[in-house]
Amino acid sequence: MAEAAKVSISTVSLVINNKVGARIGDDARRRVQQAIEELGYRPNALAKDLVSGRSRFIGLVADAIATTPFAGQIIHGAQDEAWRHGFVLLVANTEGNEDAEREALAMMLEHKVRGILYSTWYHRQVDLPTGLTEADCVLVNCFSTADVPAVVPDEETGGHDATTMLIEQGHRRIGFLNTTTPSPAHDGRLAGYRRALAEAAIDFDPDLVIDVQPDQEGGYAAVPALLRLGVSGVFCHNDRVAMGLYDGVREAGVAVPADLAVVGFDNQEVIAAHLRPPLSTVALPHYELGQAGVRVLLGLDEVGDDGRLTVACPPVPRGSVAGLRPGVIAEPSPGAAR
Amino acid sequence: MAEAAKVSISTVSLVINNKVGARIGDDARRRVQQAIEELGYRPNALAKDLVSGRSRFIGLVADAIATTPFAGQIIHGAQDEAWRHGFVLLVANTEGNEDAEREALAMMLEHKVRGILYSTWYHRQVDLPTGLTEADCVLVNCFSTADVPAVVPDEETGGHDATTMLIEQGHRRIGFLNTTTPSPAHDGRLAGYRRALAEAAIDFDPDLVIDVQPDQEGGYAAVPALLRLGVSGVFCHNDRVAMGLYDGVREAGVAVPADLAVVGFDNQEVIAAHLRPPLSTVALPHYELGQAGVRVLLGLDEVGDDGRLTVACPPVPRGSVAGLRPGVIAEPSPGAAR
DNA sequence: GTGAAAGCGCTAACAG
DNA sequence: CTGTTAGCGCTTTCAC
Repeated sequence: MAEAAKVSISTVSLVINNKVGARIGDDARRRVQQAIEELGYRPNALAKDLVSGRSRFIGLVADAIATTPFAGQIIHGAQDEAWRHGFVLLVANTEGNEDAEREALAMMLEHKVRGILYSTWYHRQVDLPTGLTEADCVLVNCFSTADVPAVVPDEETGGHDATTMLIEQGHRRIGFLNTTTPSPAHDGRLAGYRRALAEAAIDFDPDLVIDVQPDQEGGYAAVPALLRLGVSGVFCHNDRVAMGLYDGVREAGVAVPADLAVVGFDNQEVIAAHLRPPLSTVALPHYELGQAGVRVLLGLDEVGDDGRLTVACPPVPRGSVAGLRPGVIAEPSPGAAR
Repeated sequence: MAEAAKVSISTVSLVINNKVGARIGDDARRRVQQAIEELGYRPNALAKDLVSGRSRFIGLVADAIATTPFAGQIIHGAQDEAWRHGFVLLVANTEGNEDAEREALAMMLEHKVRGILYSTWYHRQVDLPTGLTEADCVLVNCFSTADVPAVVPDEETGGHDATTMLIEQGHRRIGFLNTTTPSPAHDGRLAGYRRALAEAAIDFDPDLVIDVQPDQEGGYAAVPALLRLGVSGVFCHNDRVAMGLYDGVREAGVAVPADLAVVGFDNQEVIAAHLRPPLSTVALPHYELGQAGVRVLLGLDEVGDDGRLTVACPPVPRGSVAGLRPGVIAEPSPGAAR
C-alpha cells in the first residue's frame, strides 16, 4: 500500500485519517488516494484499536433477546444510536445464565469495548454480574441498588396517561386489570392509575382493581368479575390482557367501546393495532430505552440524582375508547395507520 | 503481568492459551495463574486477533431488526450458534438503506470478521450489496442469483403440512387465504397446498384460493367470500390473517373449529398460542435460520447443489382444527404449552 | 512536507 | 522447560 503510492506508511496514515495540521503534498495525497482505490485497501480496525487501547465497540448483554417479541427493539435502538456515533454493537444473549453472563462480559472486556449495556426483557431490579463494572456501563430496562446509571420506562406516568384517556371521555368508574406479578410495572402502573383518579377527584375503590395473569388467558378469565363490577371503562395491564378481554366481553355481548372502553399497555403492534376495534394503549418505549442507554453511556445524556433516566411511555389512542355521552367519538389516531 | 509472575511474556502466553506440547514448569504455571488472579488480568483480544489476522467476530447485517416482531429470532439463533463456537455477533441494522449497508459492510470488513450473514426480515430475493463477497458470507432468509450460499425456510413443505393438518381431519373442501404480495411465500405455500391436495386426490379448485392483504384486516375482509364458498377448513397465509378471520367468523356466528377449521402460518407466539381457540399453525423457523446461517458460514453445514439450505417449517397443531366426523378431536399438542 | 523508528499486546518460531 | 526475537498493521513523536 505505502509502496504502491510511493510514500511512507506514516503518510498513508495521515491522509487516511485526514489529520488536521498535517502538511501533505497535493500529489502525495493524490497518489495515496489512488492506491487506496486500486488496491481496494481497507484499514485494519483491529490494529488501529490496538494502538489506541480501546475499540469502537459497545457491548449489549441481554437476558433474553427474543422472549418478548418487542425486546428486539432495545437492540434496535441501541444499534441505531451507537452507529450514529461510529460505534458498533456487540451482542450477547445470556438467557439469564450466570456462566454465559460472565463469559459474555469477559469477552467484551477483552475486546476493550467502549462500554456495556446490560438489559433485561422486562423492567425489574437486577443483581449486577461481577465484571460489569470493570467497564463503563448502564442498565437498560432494569436497575440495581448499586451506583450504576439506569434507563427505565416511566411506568407511573404511563399508568396515569392510560387512565386519563378513559377519564377524559367521561368515565368515572374505571376498572384496572393489573398483573399478579410483583414488579415495577405492577406498582408503577397502579400508582399512575391512582394518581389519575385523584386528579379527577374520583375516589379510589380497591374493589375495582383485579390482579390477573398478564396474558390473554388472564384477561379472558377476568371478564365475569369485571362485568359484575359495572365499570364503564377498564385499563389493562398490557395489550395481551386486553386481547383476552376482547374475546370475553364479545361472548358476553358487550361491545367495545360502546358498552365498555378499554385501554392497554405496551403497544404491541401485532396485537394493539389490529384488534377490532384497534386498541388504545400506552407504548413501552423499548427502542428509546436502547437509544437512551447508549446516550448515557457516551455521556450524551445525563441521569437524574437517583441515577435513573426515565423514558416516557407515550399514549397511543386508537378506537377502543369512546366517550360515555353520545356524540363523543374517539378520533382516528396517527398510530392507527400501518 | 509477566514480571509480576517473574516469567517471560511468552510463558504467560503459553499458559493462558493452554498450549499443548508446551512444557511449562509447575511452579512457573502456578505463579502465572496467581498473577492473573491478583492483577485481574485480561488478555487483549484486539492484539490477539491482530496477530492471527482475523477476529472471532461474525457480522450480521439485517435490513430490519424489528419490523416484524419475530425477526429478532434470527439474531437470537445466530448469536447462540456463534457463541457456541467462540464467536461474537456484530450486528448492524440498515433499514434497507444502501449507504448504511455499505458502511456496515466496510466496518465489518475492517474488523476482519470471520464472515458475514446478510439477512432480511421476510423471505425474498436480494441484490448483493457490493463488498459483501469480500468476506465469506451467507444469505439468511433471502437468496440471490449470484453464487452465494443461502439459508431459507421451506415454504412449500410448510404449505403442504399446513394443508395436510386439515386433510387428515377429513376436510376436503379447503380454502386458502393467500397473500396478495408476490413472494417466495406466496408461491411456495400455494405449491405446498396444491401438492397436499393432489396427494389426497382432491381436485385443485382455483376458486378456493383468495388473495388477501396479509394481516388481520385482510383475514377479516375475506370472511364473507370465504363463507360463501362453503369450505369446512381454511389455510391462512399467516397467523395475522387467521386472527382477523377469527373475528369475522365469530361475528357471522361460525364457530372455530366446530364449523370451520383453521390453520395459520408463522407461529407468531403472541397471537397463535393465545387466540380462542389456540391456532394450529406452521412455524417460520427464524431461530433455526440464524443458527443454520452461522453453521454454513463456519463450514459445519453444507448447502445443496443449488446453493440453498432449506430449513423446515414444523407444524404446530393446536386447537383450531378438529375433525369433521364426530369423535375426532384435535389432540393437545406440545406446542400448545406456554 | 515526509520518512524513520518506536511501540500498542500478543503469538510463534527459535534458541538456549 | 523457558526466554529472546521478530513481527501483526497501525499511530505518533521526532528528525530531516
